[in-house]
Amino acid sequence: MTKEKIFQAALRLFARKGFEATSIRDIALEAEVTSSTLYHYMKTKEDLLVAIMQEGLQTLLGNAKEVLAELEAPEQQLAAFVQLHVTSHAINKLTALVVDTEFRALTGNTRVEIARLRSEYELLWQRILTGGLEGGVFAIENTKLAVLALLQMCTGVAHWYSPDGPNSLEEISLNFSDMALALVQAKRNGQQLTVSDLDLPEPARFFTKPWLGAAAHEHS
Amino acid sequence: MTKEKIFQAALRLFARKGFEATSIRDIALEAEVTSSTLYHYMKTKEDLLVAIMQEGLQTLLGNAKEVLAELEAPEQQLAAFVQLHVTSHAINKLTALVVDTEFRALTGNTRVEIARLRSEYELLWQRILTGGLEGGVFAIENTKLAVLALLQMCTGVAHWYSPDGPNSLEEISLNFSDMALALVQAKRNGQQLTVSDLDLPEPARFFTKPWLGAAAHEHS
DNA sequence: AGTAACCTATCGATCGATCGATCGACAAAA
DNA sequence: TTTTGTCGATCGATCGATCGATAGGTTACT
Repeated sequence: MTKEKIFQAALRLFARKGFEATSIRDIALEAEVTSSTLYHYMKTKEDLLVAIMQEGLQTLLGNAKEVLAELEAPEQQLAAFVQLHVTSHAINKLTALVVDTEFRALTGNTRVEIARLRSEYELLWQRILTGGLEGGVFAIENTKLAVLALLQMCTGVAHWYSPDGPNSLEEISLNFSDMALALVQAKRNGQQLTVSDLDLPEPARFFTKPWLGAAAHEHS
Repeated sequence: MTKEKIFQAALRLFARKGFEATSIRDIALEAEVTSSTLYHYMKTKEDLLVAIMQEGLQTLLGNAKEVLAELEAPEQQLAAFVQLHVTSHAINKLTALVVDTEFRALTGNTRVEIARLRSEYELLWQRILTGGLEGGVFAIENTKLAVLALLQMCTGVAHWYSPDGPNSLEEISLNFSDMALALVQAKRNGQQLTVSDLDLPEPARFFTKPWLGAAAHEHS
């Protein structure tokens, strides 16, 4: 479908060059239509950006809520959240980059709405850390700062991940889970927990829904 | 001086709206000159960006090397690096944001050169982690991934720090050092190390040189 | 000292190119 | 016959950059 093709083209270009540096004609060329045709499927260029960001954030948020519904222990929730976040940001690298980089290009209501989605997601992490802290499983001085640190470190994966890199996505995902558990000093019986102690369900269980239906095509 | 005014104006606008979204006339207006006058002090708009990024990265790199020259223990080096990075990115928030966000706007040789500076800095972190791993002080599975995680989490400070926020910069800086030490599981005698165990010199000792000479004026 | 030659900083006017967006035309599909 | 999709032509606005002009300061020569 043409509409899908346009969104894919926009996604690729926004991720590579940025929203402002991408012209309508760039997108049209990449999607193999004329710039007039674009306007049959959208109202403004910003609409494309909004659609990409909304889809990405809403899917991530939905998947995150599923994780919380399935797992109860804070250390399990944290490890699963890290795996979900890291894997999502690697598989949907382009969308993740756009979500992460182009917020400032938004204006008006959509800007507020996207910000709300973002902070809703952040709040879920906050709750996990608070839960682990109250349960005596985690040891952190400041949950807000810890959330910011964890989110930032996991989001960063989208900036350097490559399927051709030295580490497989599974390795990266597990490794990041371990680092997160170490960062919050997750302990049981005084022993530092690692992800292998937690017998989590298969990670694939969590993020069946790819962002924008674009997962497979988001190479570079 | 007019030249300084122009660079400050460009810095503010690049950080707020991004390089591509900032026009020559925007900069001229902010600097209170005409757009013609800009070209008496620079060759192209990209030159402004390059100057900002070079200054920022080179200062950070220089300060980092001073830290390494003063401290020997990997756990001290790591804590000091975190403090330097976090504090630099908070104080020079605008420059840090530009460095962090606008790399893709660079073209040609400068792109390569900035990438070299960046990876040189990254290598210093890599060495610290390797040193701590060989000395048995740190326990991490993959130093490359740990470097990426640490750098990303510390760089993120520039995105949310505000001098009016709930936490002072010193609190943030110390807290992040503790989180970093926890992430790499820095231990002495089987006991998890915190920054207060390390009797580091005053943090101010490290980063006397502000980026772009702009520290005090970079409030939003 | 006087003045001619040069340099520095700034400006208004303007260049061609490109920007996001709109229009009416036209063909295929429903 | 209406709807859907696509196009070429084109809109006014803005883009980064250049031009020659001008005013004020500095240097060099007489």
